[in-house]
Amino acid sequence: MSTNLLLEKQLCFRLYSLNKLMCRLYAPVLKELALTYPQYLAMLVLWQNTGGISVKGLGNQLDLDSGTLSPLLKRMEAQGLLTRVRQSTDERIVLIKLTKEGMALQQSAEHIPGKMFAVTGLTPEKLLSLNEELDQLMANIND
Amino acid sequence: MSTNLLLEKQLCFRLYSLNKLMCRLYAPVLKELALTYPQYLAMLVLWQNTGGISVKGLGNQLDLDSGTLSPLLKRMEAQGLLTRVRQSTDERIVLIKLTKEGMALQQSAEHIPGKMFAVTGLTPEKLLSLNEELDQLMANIND
DNA sequence: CCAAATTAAATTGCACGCAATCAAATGACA
DNA sequence: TGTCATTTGATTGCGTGCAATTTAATTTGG
Repeated sequence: MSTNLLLEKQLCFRLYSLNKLMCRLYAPVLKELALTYPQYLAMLVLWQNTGGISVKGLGNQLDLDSGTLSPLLKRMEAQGLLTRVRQSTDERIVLIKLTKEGMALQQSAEHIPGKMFAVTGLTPEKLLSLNEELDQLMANIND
Repeated sequence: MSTNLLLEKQLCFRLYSLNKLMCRLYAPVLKELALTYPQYLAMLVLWQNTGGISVKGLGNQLDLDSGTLSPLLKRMEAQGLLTRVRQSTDERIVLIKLTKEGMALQQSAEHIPGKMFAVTGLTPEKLLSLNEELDQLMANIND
């Protein structure tokens, strides 16, 4: 009789469900930008790295490896959002750089954070404290 | 200059990262049971429904549709964990029922929640309050 | 009673995640 | 300098998620 093996008690299931819920919440908004959810997260990093960033560097920030990023970036390159160029100083490294179109897309995304925040029904303070709690949890696990 | 389009500010990215972190945390433990993470979640539901449950019912609890569940359940059936039988009273419904082996696996899973809780580094009270906050967030969004 | 709407599963197609492996380039060091 | 280890990215294979479509069974409304 294990009262601990109940779905409703699992923190992991809440994170699993909430993540999916977020994806579905973002999907229609991101569709207007022709972006998927992981592609949007990648764009957030790229908009902050106008000088370009390596696949490795991008993976470090997103916590993704090349097995995920290589095909994802190839699709985004095909859409004209970015370029992938081998560095001459170190041929192992592929530098990811946004195109004009990729840069321009940032303006179309400006409204997204505010819109999504509204849907959460949280106060700014509650959002901050929840973010901190989740950061703390992540830090605990990563020890 | 949009200070809101920063990866570090996004609640959605924390949920995305934490969910992946959880999956990777469970993976080695679940490997001993030859289960994937979603399969484990399905087993949690099935262990609580010894009389069987429809694909639809399972999907309601896990928030998954038949597009995901049909192949997942087929793989679990192939592993001998469960059976899939059409109901005679309503031929549209497929009843999922654990086999003896599927039921027996629960004993091998008993230790998992405790082990995972330890890794979170949370107090029991903190876990409860975090669960409640996440439930509240989910409820807010689903209005 | 019968046609139309609804419901339950399955199937198809596509995009992740990630483990495992591979190839190429660079770095370290005897 | 030459060999070995490390680093970077790509590729392969498999298991999800999910939208869209299909099929079969049941329910509903006239």
